[in-house]
Amino acid sequence: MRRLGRRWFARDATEIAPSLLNKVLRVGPCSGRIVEVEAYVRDDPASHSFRGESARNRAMFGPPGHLYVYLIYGMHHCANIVTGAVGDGQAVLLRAIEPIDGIDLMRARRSGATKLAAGPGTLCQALGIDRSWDGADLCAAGAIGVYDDGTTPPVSPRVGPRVGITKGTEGPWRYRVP
DNA sequence: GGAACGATCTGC
DNA sequence: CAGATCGTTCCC
Repeated sequence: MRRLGRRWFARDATEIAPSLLNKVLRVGPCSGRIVEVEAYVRDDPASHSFRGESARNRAMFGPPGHLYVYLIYGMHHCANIVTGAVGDGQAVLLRAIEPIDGIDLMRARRSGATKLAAGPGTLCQALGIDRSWDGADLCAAGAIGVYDDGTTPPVSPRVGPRVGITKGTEGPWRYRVP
């Protein structure tokens, strides 16, 4: 399996998002196929990068191929992959994966829930991702990375509006495997 | 210094 | 459908 390199992520989030579908996300012993993502672009009122760089979102403005992890609603973490160029503030939110490896560990982390990684918060819980993973490099040799196992992205992904936000819901931002 | 709210999930 | 729960942001 080929690990996706820095250059692969150095494109606009709108282009990266559908291409990420069916790729394999690996975090330590756990892995899963990416089945739902959401793009956050430049000058995007719904994006954390919209009001400029801050201590929290610094990773978003760094080089592509790194993680941006934040805490939401005081209890859930969400993981994004930074895309584009340094300073863009673009990212793709990882919304759901289909577990492949480390399923027992994921189930334990999810306290026996049946849906292991069907939303952005549960995905992070299953994979053990929290703020300490913020800024992690997906392109360096290490525990975390995105791989191409030869499965192509769906020809006709389901495209939908964003959920959970009030601004910028219109547009082809959210993609998932049919 | 304080108030409001959020890229969510779960259980009732 | 409401509660959980806290970091970040913005406005005094």
